[in-house]
Amino acid sequence: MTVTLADVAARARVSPATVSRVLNGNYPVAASTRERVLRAVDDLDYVLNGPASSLAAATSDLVGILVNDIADPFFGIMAGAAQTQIGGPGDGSGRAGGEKLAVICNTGGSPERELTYLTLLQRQRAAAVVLTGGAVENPAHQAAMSAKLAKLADAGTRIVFCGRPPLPEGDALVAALTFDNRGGGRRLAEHLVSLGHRRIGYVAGPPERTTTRHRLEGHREALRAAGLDAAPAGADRDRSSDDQERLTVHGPYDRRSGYEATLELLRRAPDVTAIVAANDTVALGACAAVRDQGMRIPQDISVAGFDDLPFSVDAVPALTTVRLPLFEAGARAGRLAMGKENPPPGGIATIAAELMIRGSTAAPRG
Amino acid sequence: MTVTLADVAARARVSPATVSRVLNGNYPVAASTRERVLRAVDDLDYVLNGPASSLAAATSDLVGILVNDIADPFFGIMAGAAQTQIGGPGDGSGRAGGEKLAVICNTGGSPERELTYLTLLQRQRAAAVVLTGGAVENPAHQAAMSAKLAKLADAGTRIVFCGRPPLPEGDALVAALTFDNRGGGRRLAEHLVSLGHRRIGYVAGPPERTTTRHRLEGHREALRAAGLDAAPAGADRDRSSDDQERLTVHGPYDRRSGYEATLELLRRAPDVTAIVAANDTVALGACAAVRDQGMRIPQDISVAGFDDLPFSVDAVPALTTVRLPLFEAGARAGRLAMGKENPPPGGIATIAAELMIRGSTAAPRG
DNA sequence: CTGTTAGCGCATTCAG
DNA sequence: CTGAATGCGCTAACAG
Repeated sequence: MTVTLADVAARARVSPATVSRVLNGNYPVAASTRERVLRAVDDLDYVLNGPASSLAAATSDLVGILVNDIADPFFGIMAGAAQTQIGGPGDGSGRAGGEKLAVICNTGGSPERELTYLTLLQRQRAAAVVLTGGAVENPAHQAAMSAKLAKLADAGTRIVFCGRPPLPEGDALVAALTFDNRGGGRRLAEHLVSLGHRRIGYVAGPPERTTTRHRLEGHREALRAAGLDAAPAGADRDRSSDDQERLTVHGPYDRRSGYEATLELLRRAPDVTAIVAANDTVALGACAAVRDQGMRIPQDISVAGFDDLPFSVDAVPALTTVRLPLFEAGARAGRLAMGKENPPPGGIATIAAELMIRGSTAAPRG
Repeated sequence: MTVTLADVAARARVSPATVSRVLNGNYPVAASTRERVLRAVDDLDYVLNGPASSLAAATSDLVGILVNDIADPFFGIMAGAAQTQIGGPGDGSGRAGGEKLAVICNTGGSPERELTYLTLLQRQRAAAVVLTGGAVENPAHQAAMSAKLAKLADAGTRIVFCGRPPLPEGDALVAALTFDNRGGGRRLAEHLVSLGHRRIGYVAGPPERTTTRHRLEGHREALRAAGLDAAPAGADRDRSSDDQERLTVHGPYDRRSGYEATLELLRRAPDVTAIVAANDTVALGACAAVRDQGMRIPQDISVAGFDDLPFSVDAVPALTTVRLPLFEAGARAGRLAMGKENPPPGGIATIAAELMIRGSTAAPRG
């Protein structure tokens, strides 16, 4: 029923080994034989048996790209970019030559599913794995991840991080591209401070994510530098950080959370003049909440996001945010995974985050 | 170096066959032996060799989900939803039991890459393939797709369409879930007509896509029903359809295209009072162009989209659009691919599209 | 440059 | 319920 390499060999009047050689192309074969073999392949409509091939070669052409939430363009853009570098251009025949199969795996942000996917990819003897986006900072999970990644690396799988800080004991990986979330958060806060804002609300992401923590740390760093973490005169240091806590609400990275967290924030601290959101999607929800409370952006309250997703420039007013070069980073991660590009010195590269000042932020009233 | 089934068998003091049986769980094994085997698996940190397993069983646990553009939430939402039904919940240990590996493949809308991915999945002896979104209506490509899908189906791969019309000769597939794009387009146009619009511009998607065609057909159907395809008095029928052509600009499904096509439309027909976009992303670009021309939405010109992506409700004014239940459709496609749900009668189900009237459309001026 | 020879690790007969 | 034997389809040494 199903045609095998041996069938092709028979028809081309060569040995199976020769067919294998022309198919894999990494071995000298006479042009005329190659020609004959390829014709036989086409005649018979032969398709390589991947599992058999992987078994014999002890490696597969699968490359996994793990994302936290594929419905979020933040991940979609990075993953799509990575695939462009991995999938190969195709030869237009749909015949599929030495292409890798770049596949996206959606963990939904769940640590268990992240590990499960890694195990599944390990099973398949994946050629490489790209992990994108923030990591969960749970010690047990981090340990499990380190162990799993070490095992993958042992088995020859290339590991690349994209938009994720390297693990503490993570020397198994080829390279880590990390975004300067802290610096971006800092510059965004500095921008608001320089406009004259003194009470700034922060709608943060889930507490255990590195992305959340780094952005928030940058934010607070800037406030501290501006002397804004000081509580009202006479209060002690604890009060001061309590105050910052009161100005921060955590939630998932989605629009709805941005909406609800903003309402909560406005209830807790009606005197805030600006709201910084964990990312652009959350910022959109924040904008909606602000408007539903009858306030105008930016006249009554400024709002800012993070990431600079494509829709952010089209918000009204256009969203002030921090641009992350998601496509470029994803593409680079893809190239690193393929070994097409040399890892950065030390294996770690920090990718700059650029402040984009637009209409949604302005000086506070009065 | 790498631990195999035989190693586990040795440690558990059973035969390899028995280990295989407990791992696959589809065969009676004594509880005590099972216990022993599982412990050995954990002790040795054994991970099944996927290729070997697939080779022997002649089927793999790979499920492919093809999308046109993963950076677009339209696809991200469907693909993510499908994965939730396929990936299995995981057992929390990251050990990975009988889970399928649901993977997303990004074709970038290219017919060649679509075929290449199918070939790659065919190589892997994928258990199922889900094809999402509009298809390219090129006869050669359609024929190639039919042939390829037939071969996949022959090899036991389940084929499911999601948001894509069945192929002409496509009886290889398990099921097709198709969106009522035509009906949605019709109702949207009817809505505008009922508001009093007579000159409606249309920013369409790429010409060869089924989605583009169906939405546009619905749109024109409604106009025709309202007698609006008639050219100005005295003109003949040809002039009439020429006029509709003049009110239509094609382009890719992205924001930038929406922006540029709208400028072009406004140049061609400055008297349009409403613009319908191929989808919400395009609509966002259209809105930006309209504003940059100094016009207000909806006072000076109405704008509408399609899909009702999450950000659409947050546009200002909120976008009138047609809602497609992307998550539900994706999830259902996932279940069909897994054989967890029975196919609809005839294998084809049409999914309703709901008109969402919001602030971006209103009666024309005067 | 090409053919021959062995497995790769597992699922599945078939016996017991 | 369990073990022994066979082969899935291909690649990778080795020889020529």
